[in-house]
Amino acid sequence: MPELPEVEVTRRRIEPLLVGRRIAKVGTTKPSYFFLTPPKRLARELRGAVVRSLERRGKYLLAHLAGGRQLLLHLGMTGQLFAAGATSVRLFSAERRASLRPEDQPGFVPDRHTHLRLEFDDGGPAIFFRDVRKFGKVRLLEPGQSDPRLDLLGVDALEVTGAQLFAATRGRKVAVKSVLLAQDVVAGVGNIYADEALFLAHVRPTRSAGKLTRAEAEALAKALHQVLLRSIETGGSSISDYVAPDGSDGAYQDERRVYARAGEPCSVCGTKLRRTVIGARSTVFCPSCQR
DNA sequence: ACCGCACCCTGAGCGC
DNA sequence: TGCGCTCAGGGTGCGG
Repeated sequence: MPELPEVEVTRRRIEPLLVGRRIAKVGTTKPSYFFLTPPKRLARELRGAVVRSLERRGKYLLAHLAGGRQLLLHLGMTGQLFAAGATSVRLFSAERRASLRPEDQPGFVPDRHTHLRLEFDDGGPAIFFRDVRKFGKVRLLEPGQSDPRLDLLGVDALEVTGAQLFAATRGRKVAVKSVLLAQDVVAGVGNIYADEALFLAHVRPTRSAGKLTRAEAEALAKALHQVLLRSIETGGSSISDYVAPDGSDGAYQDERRVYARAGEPCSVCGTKLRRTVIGARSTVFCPSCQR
């Protein structure tokens, strides 16, 4: 589940592998929910394109192409963006993993989940976009064209202030966690980092957003920055599918305090962590530390 | 305006 | 070596 840190780590590591190279050939799978721009058109239009820079907005990646066009990417739930030569068992199905011997270090071979393959005229490593569940997205934007998904994004979670969180939550009855997940107030936070930040800020995820105090809003902004920056430092969280562009795992999952730890003792007070569901998302909190 | 929920998708894990 | 079921969840869209 790539969230801001995983997307940012991907951006930092794949940008140097992408910028300045001319796309010579594009491979795609067949039309699906994944392709906001139909795959045939995408392949045709990307041929000859050169990427100038790679930007992150919330959980979106935006590749700026020479000439002003932009390629919009979202990794969804299970998206993996990586370079040829990457090796990781996360790039294979369980079935394929089971047939591998421990000493095997198989290179990646595009499979039916590899929806985008970019080859370059320099003959160097290709770039792949693989996404098993197809919740990811790819769209080509013409010069000056905007996308409603980007236009609706709130303040980037690394920049958000307590004052902004406080103002945006006034009059809102929904659970504070729902506000964090919605992307229109704060962009980039998903299920893992919402739970982690709320834990650090001592705020119970179910709390009505409008009841946050100024101090709690400040604490929450600070906790978001702390959790997200630390995760970026450690390479993101590799819990199920996420791998960096070289195939390596992140390490933040080892520092998780609450996410997917229901039933375990709280790392601060020892109370058994409790699970609930908010907006159809599994949610874990410490009933003692978070009020 | 706001809120809750169904839906898009596939694979892992589990009970029988 | 099966089969059916549930769960996982980012983002969108719809009905109340």
